[in-house]
Amino acid sequence: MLSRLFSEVLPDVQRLAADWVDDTESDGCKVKEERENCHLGDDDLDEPQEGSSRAESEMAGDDDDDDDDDGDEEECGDENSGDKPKKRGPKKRKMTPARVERSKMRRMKANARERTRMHDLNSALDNLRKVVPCYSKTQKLSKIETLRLAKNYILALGEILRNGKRPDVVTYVQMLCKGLSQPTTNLVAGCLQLNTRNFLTEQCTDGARFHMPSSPFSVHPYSYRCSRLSSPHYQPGAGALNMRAHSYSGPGYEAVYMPGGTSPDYNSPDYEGQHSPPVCVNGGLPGKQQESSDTDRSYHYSMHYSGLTTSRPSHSLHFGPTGARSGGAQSENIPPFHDVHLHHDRAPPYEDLNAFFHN
DNA sequence: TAGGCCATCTGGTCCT
DNA sequence: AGGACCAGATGGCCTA
Repeated sequence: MLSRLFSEVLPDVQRLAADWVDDTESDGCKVKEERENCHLGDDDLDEPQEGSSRAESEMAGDDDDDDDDDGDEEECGDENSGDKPKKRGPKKRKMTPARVERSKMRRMKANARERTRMHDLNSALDNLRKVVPCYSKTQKLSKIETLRLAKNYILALGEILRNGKRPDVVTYVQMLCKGLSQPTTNLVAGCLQLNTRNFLTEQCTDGARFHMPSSPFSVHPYSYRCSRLSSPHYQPGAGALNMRAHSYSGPGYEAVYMPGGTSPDYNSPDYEGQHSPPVCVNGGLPGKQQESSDTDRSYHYSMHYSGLTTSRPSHSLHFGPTGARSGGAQSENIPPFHDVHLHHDRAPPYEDLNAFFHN
């Protein structure tokens, strides 16, 4: 990307430099030209009195060359013609062709800077996405949702530190999902093995208490739709049934994971958040989402459940109506998270927190 | 087709 | 003067 930026900016810079040379050279000429053109002043002296229309037309940059030359020497014309009071305030400078060109170059440079700035901003946002509780490389949270989730995450962690005790996951997810859109809420809830309906409406009335995984990852036992998460029409989490239905209805679903599994060097300038690929339990992403790399896929299918390595768990595992595995029935019966291993070889920065939940 | 999200351009403002 | 930052406008892409 940098090379692309350079290739974009460099010609502009080169042109600007050339233009600057031209300007400095032509400035000398301008003095001469202006002196030569000052005699036009008699005709032009009255024009500024007509108000700002002249300035506007000047800004439009469609002046003839003779006007440009005259206007460029505004001070010359104004002060030399002297006796008539001119309009006050900042004087609009006429746009000579050189000035127009310079202005264009400035604009192009500013555009390039702005692009770079926005790219940096997006890069930082990507890094943020990697450290908030839910991360998918193939289906990113929108910018606004990322910021909201990050804010909630910080507040939730602060709350945990302040209280010195672990909250139940329902409370935790509630904190995380405050103000988030429904799709993002579903995503976070899915990350935490939580039935969204319970979480949103029943407040865990069945008394179920979920525990944060001791594993750095909380792997969604069912796959999760990964179409446009923020789509207003997307409502996969109207309940576990809905999520389950999605998980079996075709391609385009993926699991998401709690960040973790790495122990990055935060002091390293190279640290870009989690480098761990997303945990996707399917590889069949529609459209360009299918272009996930082989590296990604190697993670997609790598889950260990109590010693059982399951490939495409959404197909090989069966869940009950509440999202719990059939046979195991309720979500409490989901295998202990410490039995869930992912093929990540780095310890998470959150392991202390997770251990905290596990204790 | 509507709506959401995004990248980019652009002009304005503030600061150095 | 120039750079950083910001917000509005615009058009493209994608999904339902």
